[in-house]
Amino acid sequence: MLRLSECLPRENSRDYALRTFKENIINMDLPPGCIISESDLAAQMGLSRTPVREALIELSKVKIVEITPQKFSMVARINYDLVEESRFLREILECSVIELVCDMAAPQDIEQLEENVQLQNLYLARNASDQLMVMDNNFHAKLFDIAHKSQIYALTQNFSIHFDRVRRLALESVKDLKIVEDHAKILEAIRTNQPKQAKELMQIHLSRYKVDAVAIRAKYPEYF
Amino acid sequence: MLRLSECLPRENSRDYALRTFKENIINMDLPPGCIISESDLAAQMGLSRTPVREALIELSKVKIVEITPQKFSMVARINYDLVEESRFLREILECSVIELVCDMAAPQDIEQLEENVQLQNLYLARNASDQLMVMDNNFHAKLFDIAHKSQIYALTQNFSIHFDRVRRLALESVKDLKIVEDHAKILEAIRTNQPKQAKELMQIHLSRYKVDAVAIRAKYPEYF
DNA sequence: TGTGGGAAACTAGTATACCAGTTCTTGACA
DNA sequence: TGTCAAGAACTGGTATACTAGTTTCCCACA
Repeated sequence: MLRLSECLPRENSRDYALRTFKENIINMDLPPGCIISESDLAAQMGLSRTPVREALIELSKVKIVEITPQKFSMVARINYDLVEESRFLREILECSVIELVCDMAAPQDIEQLEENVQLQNLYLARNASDQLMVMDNNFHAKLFDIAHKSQIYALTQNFSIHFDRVRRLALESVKDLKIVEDHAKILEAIRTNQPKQAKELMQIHLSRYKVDAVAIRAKYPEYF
Repeated sequence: MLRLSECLPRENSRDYALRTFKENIINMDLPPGCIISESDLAAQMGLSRTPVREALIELSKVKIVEITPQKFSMVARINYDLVEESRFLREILECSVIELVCDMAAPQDIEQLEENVQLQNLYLARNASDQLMVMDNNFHAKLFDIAHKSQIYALTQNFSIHFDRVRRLALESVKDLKIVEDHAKILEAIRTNQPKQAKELMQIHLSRYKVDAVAIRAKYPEYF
């Protein structure tokens, strides 16, 4: 059963469906291997098949949804090759982008990043993990933005679901404290214009999310 | 007016439409700034709006097509920021992948690459530029394949249209001879397992496609 | 009881109808 | 002649209808 949220203002049905499916796939309400049908999802969301179908097609392009014509559609099982591709893509992109950022960041960009990190500290103190995660994503999106690579960031968002949902299953959750510290250090490297340092810090930062594939597979064999 | 080809066997209408639009956009039959309408394109292709619409949505995700609801849709004008993002993405991906390839290539992979390069030499001798281009794309796709990064390759294909169509406008055409030589050298670096060398060669190879933005803009101002 | 066939109930793909918003034209009126 | 309003003709977004292919199940028949 789908976990629904409200359709946002100025959000069309297709984007609403897409957002809903992504959320439900990452939080495992639509678990790996789950059989889905356009008409069933449409009914659950109170939409017609058209926007639902368009959303599923988009997810099938990154192999998060597998559509077998005239037979069935399925939320893709976890495929470690794709998880690794997803992780690889993020690593090389973020590490390239952070170097650019050191050269390209304007004072007001740095201000915005500072604001972001301060909010992260606030949410960390409040134990507001969800809000912290939003600011985390925000931080990385802002880096792509500064480097004028927003479209590349957008391009990778669906594909990253492969990695995101595995991270969510990880038994050892990454400590929020470490994440925020990382961001602060990265920001400091940007401020002092040390691209090599920033890149190294980013690599360390991203490696924190490494997951124990064997353990996850042992615990959730039906997801593979 | 659309330049049409046949619908391939086992290709559905949506993929047929998508392939057709991509071809027509790259070869400028659908030039930058061209106003398009779902129903018009559907009529030209002998399809209904549905598969045409699904294809246009996919192209709009990478900003090759701009859809303004209730108003009009347009083939995006050339945007150098996006061209640069497209070039940047290709460069960092190819350069990362080629390093992996040096470690991961199996003997039969190298055989296939050799076969490919031999065919390239054949088509070069025959002045068969179209076929050469196919083998060129094939060569790079194979590299991603060897590195187990096929999905990343697929992910970037639509986005690369930004770069591809500008390359097609470039006044100085890249010499086929150089391209084939580059491929041969890269293959040699792979065979002898020299990742650094391979990466450098790849960078040189990709830099050949650099385009003179100012000259193109001067010649085709209506495309910007 | 076991087997084969056919209808029914599903699937996704495609076509069409309808809706809502925008633009442009046209014609009546000042 | 200029202006403005009504409506026609478009746009893309959504809903629905229909098509073709697959699976399931059940019943007739051996």
